[in-house]
Amino acid sequence: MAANESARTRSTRLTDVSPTVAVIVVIFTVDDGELKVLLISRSAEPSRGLWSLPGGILAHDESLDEAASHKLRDETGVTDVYLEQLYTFHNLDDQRSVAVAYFALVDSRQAQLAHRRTWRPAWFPIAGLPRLAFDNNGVIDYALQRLRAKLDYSNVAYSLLPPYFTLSQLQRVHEAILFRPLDKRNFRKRMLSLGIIEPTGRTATEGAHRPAQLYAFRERRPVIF
Amino acid sequence: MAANESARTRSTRLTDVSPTVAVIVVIFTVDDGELKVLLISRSAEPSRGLWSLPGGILAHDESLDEAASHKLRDETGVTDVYLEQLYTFHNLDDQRSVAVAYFALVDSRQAQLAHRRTWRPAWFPIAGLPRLAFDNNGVIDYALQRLRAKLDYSNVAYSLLPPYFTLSQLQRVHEAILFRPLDKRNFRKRMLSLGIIEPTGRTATEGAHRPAQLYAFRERRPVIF
DNA sequence: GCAAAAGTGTTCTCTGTACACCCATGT
DNA sequence: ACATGGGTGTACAGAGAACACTTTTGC
Repeated sequence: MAANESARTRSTRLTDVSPTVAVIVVIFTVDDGELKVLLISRSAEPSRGLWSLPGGILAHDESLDEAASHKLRDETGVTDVYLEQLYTFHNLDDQRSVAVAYFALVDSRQAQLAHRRTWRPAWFPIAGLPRLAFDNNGVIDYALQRLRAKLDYSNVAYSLLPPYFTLSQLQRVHEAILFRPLDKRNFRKRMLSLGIIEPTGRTATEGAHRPAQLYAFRERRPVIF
Repeated sequence: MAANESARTRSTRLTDVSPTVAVIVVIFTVDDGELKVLLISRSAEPSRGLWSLPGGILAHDESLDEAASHKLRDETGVTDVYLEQLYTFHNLDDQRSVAVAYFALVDSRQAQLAHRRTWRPAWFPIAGLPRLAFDNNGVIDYALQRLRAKLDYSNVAYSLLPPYFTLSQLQRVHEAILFRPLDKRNFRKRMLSLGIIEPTGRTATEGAHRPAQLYAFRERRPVIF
């Protein structure tokens, strides 16, 4: 789409250097009943020392989706998770840059956070985030809003859970994302009537109480309903 | 967000020229009971002679929103209309480029299409578009999907109508966007119960039939409900 | 008086929500 | 036996969808 007709309208001088294109990723997980986001401590200026979302310059041999996917793998080791483009921001860092934001959902049990010499990435509970570099707090808010909307009419939660899970686990994931308790009976009724999960016949014993049925998502890829 | 931490992970050689950043705009209107989109005939390669969405390279002194807004004004003369970022595409033109797509809603009665030496932009009914340059057909489909979703839980239609309008006009706009007839009584009940429009007390006589009440949107800016 | 669009209510179905008790297990 | 989380049904309210006739005007 580059030169879509307007080279004429708006002369493109060579001195008009193209802005830098960066890709940043809001990586969510639900761990210990809490919604958390992955942050890294900035080792470079600007905003050295502050926490920020992981991201990087778009390399010349990768697409936007690939760049987001690579960044996600670099930080958490996971692939094949829910990853969706969120929004494209401008001048987040007061430089000449365009930042394409993505959001991803990972099962914290599967994630192996990168080791780094100075700092490693770390999970931060969404409630009570520190002040972040650039406008990253705004980006996270926006991602959360989108996640909550999707939760209601898609199966995105598959990406936050292991292949087999109990309905209580699924409910805790929803509650952590929505920041409010849900009614057990209504929740189960809804999930089952949507037809996105199915009982596996297996059960899991996990304490001094009745074992739970294990369920699985019918599709471990995005489905909208 | 440019250098968000990854300058280390992925070395940024100077030979890694940044991709071009373009902005393209899907401009919708409802005219003559039909949903239409604004297309221009490409005067430049690639795809010279094909119809495509209006767009252009991001200038160094404008933000993404500004670029979209400028492009919209250049083609239609209108400002202060509904304009929302849609999605950022990659390699739409098989060049090294990133295209940030927007969609806009304009009242065709207000739009003054640009005059150009070779071709002028023109409105095309959504149903039965020609094959467009790049993947522009896909971009328009995506924009339409988003527009339909918004129509149901926002007041975006304000941007497709004059300040005073009848409920029948509003209904025709909805029907043109949704491609299906709506029930008059249910439509009116819903619009009024949402509280986004209000009667003005004025009426409009428009033919050999009973005059219609004129309504106005309470807010002529985006409101979600 | 006739053609044309404006305007107006009721019924039914479905979905979301509120709400409380018994069950199976480990200790 | 008791503590713990697993599992289940019903009643009510609100929203969306179907559906037909009267009103006001210009000609």
